Amino acid sequence: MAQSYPISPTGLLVTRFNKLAPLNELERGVLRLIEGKGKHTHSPDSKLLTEGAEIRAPHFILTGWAANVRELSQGRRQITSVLIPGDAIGLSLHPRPLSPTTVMALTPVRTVEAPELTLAWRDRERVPNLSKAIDLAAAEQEYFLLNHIARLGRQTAHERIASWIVELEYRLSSRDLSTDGAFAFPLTQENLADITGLSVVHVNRTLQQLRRDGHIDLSRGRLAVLDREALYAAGEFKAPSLSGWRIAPGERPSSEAISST
Amino acid sequence: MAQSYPISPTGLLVTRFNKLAPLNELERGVLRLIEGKGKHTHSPDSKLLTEGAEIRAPHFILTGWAANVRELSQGRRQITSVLIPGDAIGLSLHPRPLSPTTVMALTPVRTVEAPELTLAWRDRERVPNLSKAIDLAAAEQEYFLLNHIARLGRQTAHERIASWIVELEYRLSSRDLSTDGAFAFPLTQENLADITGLSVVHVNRTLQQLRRDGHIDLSRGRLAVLDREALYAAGEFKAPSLSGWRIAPGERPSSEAISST
DNA sequence: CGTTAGGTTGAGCAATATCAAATTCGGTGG
DNA sequence: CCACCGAATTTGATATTGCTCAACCTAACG
Repeated sequence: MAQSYPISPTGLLVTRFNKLAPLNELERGVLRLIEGKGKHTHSPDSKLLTEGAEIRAPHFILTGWAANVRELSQGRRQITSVLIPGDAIGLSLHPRPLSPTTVMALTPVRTVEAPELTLAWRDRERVPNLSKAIDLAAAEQEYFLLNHIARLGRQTAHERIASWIVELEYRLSSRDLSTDGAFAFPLTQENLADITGLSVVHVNRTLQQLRRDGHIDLSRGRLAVLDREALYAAGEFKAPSLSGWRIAPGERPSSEAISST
Repeated sequence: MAQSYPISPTGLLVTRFNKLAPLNELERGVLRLIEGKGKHTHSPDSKLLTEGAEIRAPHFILTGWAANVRELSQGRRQITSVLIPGDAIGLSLHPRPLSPTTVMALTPVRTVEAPELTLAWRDRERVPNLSKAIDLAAAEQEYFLLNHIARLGRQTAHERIASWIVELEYRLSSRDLSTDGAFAFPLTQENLADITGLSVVHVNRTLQQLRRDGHIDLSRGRLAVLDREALYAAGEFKAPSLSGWRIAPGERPSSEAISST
């Protein structure tokens, strides 16, 4: 029953970071090394990291979903971002010992330690494309954080859910975890409520609306984006403009970058 | 009429960063140098930076307030964070050419360029305490961003405004721009609405409530926190736990750090 | 099969938005 | 000093979104 989620043959991390910046063989090696490392498992609702606690080493999620969480009084909680396979936990490029947030597993989660990333960071010259890819990942993350603020502050229930879903699909597909807009979706409606700042009941009704409109199909733990156009429009989602990031002006792909193996 | 805001004699940047990590004389020199640089002025509503545009050099705000803004359809806008004197604009520790957000002046704003910060960054050994201070500033900023998400997602109008005000006062006092909880407050209620995700009318009514309760005094461009305890409780505000950050474990204050001049 | 977590439905309600009309305030020119 | 102007604030009335509570349903699982 402890069935593992599919991992693309190339390796999750290579897949993800290579898309951000084409990696050379050394860099791929580093990532493969990390993926082979000692793995940790976490059960749902367990904390991978506690706000204010010291961060030991950065981790990557290999399988399962987690979330950055803020807890308020009266059982209120807000998920500030959802972490999916390929996302880093406690990766502070600037050495920052204390976690600014609590990280909680939403499903069973498998992680690997990646202390060499801190090193890779110090040693940009050695792994230039990897460093860059990490930069871009961090930039992308910040962009999504700002998206989330706008979502919670100024969008309606319908818009919030629409924009969050397409953002999620966007992120999953960049890791080859979504095919044709459909993917495994392990969250409960209560999770969704904590993400979107809505009540569970209202999430339920809004989802039904989206289904009735033929925009999504959500059942048996799978979510399919049926009308991407409509959802992008409804949620006013704009993909982060990475184009400019990928090829920084006046900079050519470093070392012997490989486009495809 | 173009009256400038008060600047502490020591210099805004020194004041601010020295509190985060005690600076040595060289580091103070760097900051003083920056403050003496060619200044830029921006009128209210003008953009200091546009989302997706290339960032040339990092800037610091010396006087005036600005905001990171996301614009949606139908004139909706969400302020993701308010920038006050001493805050950096476009400071990407990780070299990231494109701005993830639009920055807009809320009042007349004066800024200085600070290209040497990027250098200071590369060269951590030379200005260790300054580097650390910048780390902490970035960490603090991220913390406040997460605060804001929780605020918008799970707090009531009353709580949102309370927690935002105390957070603001906390930030201002770390720059010596607040005395006894009172400070110059140049924002309109419409700005406040775009910050808190509320309508202007509701902001107005909530402010009146806070006044009636004797928690704040807001008039003639000054805001006074009358009952900090009550506001902290109402907004569930917790100061970022910098204690652990300031003295990283196994690390002693570098070089000839100066506690006070 | 009984239990349980998650999902769905309905009814009533509270918080907040919207709209429209004052009113106040900080200038500014006469 | 006064009259005026536009921006900002305030007020009242009404509309709407989304919340709460409470029940019921369903599927998975031991």
